[in-house]
Amino acid sequence: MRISANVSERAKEPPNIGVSVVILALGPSDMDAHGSLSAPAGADASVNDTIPTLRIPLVRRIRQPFLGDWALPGGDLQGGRSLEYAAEKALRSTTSLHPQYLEQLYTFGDPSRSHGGLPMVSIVYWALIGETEAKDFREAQNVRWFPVNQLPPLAFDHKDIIEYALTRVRNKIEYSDIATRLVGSEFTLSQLRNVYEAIYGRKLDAPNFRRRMLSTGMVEPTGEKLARGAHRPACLYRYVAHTGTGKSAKSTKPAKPGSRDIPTIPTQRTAQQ
Amino acid sequence: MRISANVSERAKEPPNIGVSVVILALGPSDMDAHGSLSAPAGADASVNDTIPTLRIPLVRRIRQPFLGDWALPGGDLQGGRSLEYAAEKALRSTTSLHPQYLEQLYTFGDPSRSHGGLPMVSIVYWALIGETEAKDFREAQNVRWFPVNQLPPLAFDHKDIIEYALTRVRNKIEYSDIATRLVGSEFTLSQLRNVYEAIYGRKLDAPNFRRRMLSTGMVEPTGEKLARGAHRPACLYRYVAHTGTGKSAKSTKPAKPGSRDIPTIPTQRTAQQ
DNA sequence: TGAATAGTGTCTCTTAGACAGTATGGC
DNA sequence: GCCATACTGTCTAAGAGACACTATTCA
Repeated sequence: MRISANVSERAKEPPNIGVSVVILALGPSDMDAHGSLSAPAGADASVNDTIPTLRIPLVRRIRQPFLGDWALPGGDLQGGRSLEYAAEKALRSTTSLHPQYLEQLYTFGDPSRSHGGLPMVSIVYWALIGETEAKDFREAQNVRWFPVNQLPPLAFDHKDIIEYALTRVRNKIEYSDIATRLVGSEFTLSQLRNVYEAIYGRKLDAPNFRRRMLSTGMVEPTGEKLARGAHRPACLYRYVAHTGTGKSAKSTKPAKPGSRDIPTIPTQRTAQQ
Repeated sequence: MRISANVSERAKEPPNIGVSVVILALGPSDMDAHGSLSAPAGADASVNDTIPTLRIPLVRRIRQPFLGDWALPGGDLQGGRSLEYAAEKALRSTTSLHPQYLEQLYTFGDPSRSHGGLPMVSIVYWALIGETEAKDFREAQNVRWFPVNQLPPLAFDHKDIIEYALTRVRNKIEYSDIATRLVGSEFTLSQLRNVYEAIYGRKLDAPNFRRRMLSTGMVEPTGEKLARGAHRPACLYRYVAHTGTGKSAKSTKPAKPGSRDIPTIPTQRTAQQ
């Protein structure tokens, strides 16, 4: 509980703390801007030359400042709870799906960013949600899913935040196994490539992609095949728990969602703690 | 101002916010663990096969928990002030030197980390201080400078935090120009290599280092030479403001210390801000 | 001349990417 | 047969690292 005598005194108090989430979900490319499928729901989603797109759920502001604009889902930080807990709670306000990955992005605390609202320090997380699970986006009154390349007017500095999150994901997919979180336990290399293409936003050369994936040793064939159309069926693969068997398996071991206070590269605090 | 009726109610309040700094300073390798020079102050610091070492100022805890252990410098976050301001203030509590670089590291907020103290969210920054300037470490009653490979017992999770900061620096030096902040405006490639060696903690191959630096186009000869001993003098170089002239100049443009709320890779909040 | 550092040349290995060509399924 | 996708082979260019060698200064 906080007591504010007047405006000038309020400025000296510590700011409030909020936690927000940039939720990145793999969605079929034929989904319209409101998150519903324009093609029949049962149709195979991976078609021809289309690239699956990344989608983000946003919440419409119902008060000033930025009334009517869209904002990242978020909430206050409760004492006695971890930051991840607050992030997952904010995530549940827009989707019932469990995140395949959750990582802290950055903490924003510049006084100028409140734009007339209460000063606020925002600890921002980003989350990944896989395509196979992303079928029941929760469309509520003031929640909508937008493709990352067709974002609406955004409140505060949230546009910058989203762009920063995309940069982080595109860098991180290079040296970590986050892509593995977005496919099922068994998958074809085309499916895996689609994940990369969605995150990069561009097509990749299939032969080179195959070679790169196999050379890491993080992936092994299951021996089974999957036929999905009028063409040669694809081999199925699964992920290998990287125990150092692979040739160049990197040592990055991202923390599981819900784990403690430990950053994903290697690790991290000060009354002064 | 915060009112705490009792312990069980206190747990539901939002935690306090602190800002801490991991200060990394380039120091001569012949400095003892207390920050004073064991060799004559005027002696040339770059000798033979020694590698300059990174040093960190720490503050001795004068209360429980972890009484007598060493901790990162830090302080509370004032409303109306930026996070960077708080970080620089904490930095000034241990050194009068200006940081050549300041960047947010991570925010730690797990309830378990308080170890009986008040719950605290710590926004941690890391700073770089160059060798030429690191001559007047401020040695106060409870402040000492330690080599990164000879750290004393540390309070809370500060050991993990420091290790994480070192990992970040070692990664970042690969694709950004932070090393340029630690040498003067004109420098020899040996001096620049010493910076890399201090951060990596190992020797580098001089010919290959030279080639790598020159191939980026971020460095150009001044035409002058610097003689410093019984051997061939070295050419002086300066940094080129990277305008895209260089061959493979990366697009990373780190924020200046004191700039706004913008992370160093590219960019980033929610009543929910 | 020798010690010490500055700087050049060259070789190998690895990786990413371009791209031609082959394999196998449904229609 | 045709098409579409899966998969293989091969070439090139760029980059990192090992390391032998030359250059230039002072003592």
